Amino acid sequence: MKSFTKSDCLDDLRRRILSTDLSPGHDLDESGLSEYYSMSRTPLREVLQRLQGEGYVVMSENRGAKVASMDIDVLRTFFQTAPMVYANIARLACENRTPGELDDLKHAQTNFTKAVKSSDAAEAALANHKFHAIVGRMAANTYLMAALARLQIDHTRMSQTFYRPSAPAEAMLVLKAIEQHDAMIAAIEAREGTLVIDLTLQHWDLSRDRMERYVRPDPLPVDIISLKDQRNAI
Amino acid sequence: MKSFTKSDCLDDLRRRILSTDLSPGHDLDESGLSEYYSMSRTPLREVLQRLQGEGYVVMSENRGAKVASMDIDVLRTFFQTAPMVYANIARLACENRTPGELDDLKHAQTNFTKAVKSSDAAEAALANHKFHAIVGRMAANTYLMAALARLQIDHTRMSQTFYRPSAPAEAMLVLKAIEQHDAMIAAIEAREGTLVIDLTLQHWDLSRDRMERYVRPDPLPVDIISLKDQRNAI
DNA sequence: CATTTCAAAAATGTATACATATTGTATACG
DNA sequence: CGTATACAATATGTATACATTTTTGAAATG
Repeated sequence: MKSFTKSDCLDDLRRRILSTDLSPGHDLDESGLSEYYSMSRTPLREVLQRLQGEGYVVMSENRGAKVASMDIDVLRTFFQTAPMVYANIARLACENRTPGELDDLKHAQTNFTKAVKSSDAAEAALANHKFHAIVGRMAANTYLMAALARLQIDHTRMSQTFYRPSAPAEAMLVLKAIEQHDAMIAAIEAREGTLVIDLTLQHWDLSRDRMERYVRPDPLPVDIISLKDQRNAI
Repeated sequence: MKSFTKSDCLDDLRRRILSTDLSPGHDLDESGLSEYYSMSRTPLREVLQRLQGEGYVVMSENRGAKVASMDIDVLRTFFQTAPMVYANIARLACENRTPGELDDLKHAQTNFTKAVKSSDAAEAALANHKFHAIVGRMAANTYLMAALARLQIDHTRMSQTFYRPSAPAEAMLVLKAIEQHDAMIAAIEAREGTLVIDLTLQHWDLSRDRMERYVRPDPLPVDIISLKDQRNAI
C-alpha cells in the first residue's frame, strides 16, 4: 500500500479534478478519501479546506465537499474574463520573469510536447496547465494570480477533449498550440510585451474555438429523430 | 464567557486582520486562538486554512499561520493592479446587478456614512470594505472576485488611517468619498457602464493619493536631527 | 399509490490524546 | 568569549473517540 503525505494528497486531488477523473459536481466523501489516501480524516479535511480556498471544491456546512461545478453561469463568465486576465498576465510575465523561471517554462514546454506526441490526452492537458501556471508565476502578481488559478481550473477541465484529436484537422490545431507556446517563450525571453499579448490572444482564440465546439456541439441530424417513434422523440 | 461558532470566529478574525488589530506578519498561535474563541484546535485550524485560502493569512509547514504581510512587492503590485480590477468589476456590476443587491448597496452606504460621521475609524474602514464587496458580488464574476477580495484585504488595511482624519483638509476628502459612493450607486442603478468606470477611477485616485502619503510620509525635518547629539542621530 | 413519520444508518463536526517537529536554553567544548 | 550540542519546553500534525446533523428506508397513514 502506497503511503501518501498531505502534499501528495493535495497534488493528486488537484490532478484528478483537473483531468475530470473527478467530474464537476462530484461528491467528495471524507471517509472514503481518507481511506484511499491512508490518512485520518483530520488532515484530509484540511486538504479539502485548502482545495476550497483554491477554487477546486466547494464546501457547505454539514454537507461536505463537492468538486466545483461548471454550470452555464460559470462558462459565460469564463469566456468573458479569460482573455483579459491571460493577456495582462503575459505582459507582466515579460516584465518580471527571472532566468530561472524561463528555464522552468522551457522545461514545461518540452514536457507538453512529449505528452502531445505520445497522445496522452490527460497528461497533455495537465502539462499545458503547468505551462500557463509558470507564466502566471512569472507575472509576480498575487491578485491576478488568484484569478488566473481559478480560470485555469475551468480551462483545463474544459480542454480535456482538446488533446484527444478525433479528426486530422484537430491534430493540426494541437501542433499549432505547440508552435504558439514556442513563440510565447521567445517573446517573454526578449521581453517583447506587445508581441506576447498578441500571441496570447491568438493562443486564446485557438483554444476558445475548440472549447465552444465542445460546449455547443453540432446538433443531431433532424431527420433521424423524425424517423423514430414519436413518443420517444421528445 | 461568550460562545463563538466557527462562522463567528471566521468573521472576527477577518475583522481583526482588516482593522490591523492583528497586524501584517503577526504570528497566529493555534492554542491561544482556540482558547480565545473557546473551541478546540481542530475547528480553529480549519478556520485558519480557510483564511489562508482567502488570502488573509499565510501558513507554512510545521510553522503555523501568520497574518499576510504587506511588504514592498505586495504594495507595488497592489497599486499596479487595483484600478484595472476595480474598473472592470464596476462595469460588470452595472450589467449584472439585481434589485436586491442594489438595496444591499444602499444599506451599506448608510452604514458607511454613519460610521464616518461618528468618527469610528475602524468601523468606517470595514463599512467601506463591505460597500465594495457588494459591488464585487454584483459583478457576478468568480474569477475577478478572487482578485478583488485579495485587493480589498490590502486596501482596507492600508486605508485604516484614511478615516482617522487629523487635518480638516483630510476630513473633506472623506466626505468626498461618501459623495463618490452615492454617485456610483446612481450610475449602477441606471446601468451607466462608462460613467461608473469613470467614477470608480476617480474614487481610486482619491484613495490612492491618501495611501501613498501614508506609505511615504513627509520626511522628518532635517534640522531637528542635526541639533541632537551626533551619537544618537544615526 | 402517494405521502408522512420516525428510527436506524451514515456522514460531517468537535474534542482530546498522542506523535512529531521546532524553538529556547543551559552546558560543554574549542 | 563564541560556538556547538543535548535536552527540555513549546508548538504543530495526526489519530481516534464521541457528538451532532443529515440521509435513508421501511412502516404507517390518508
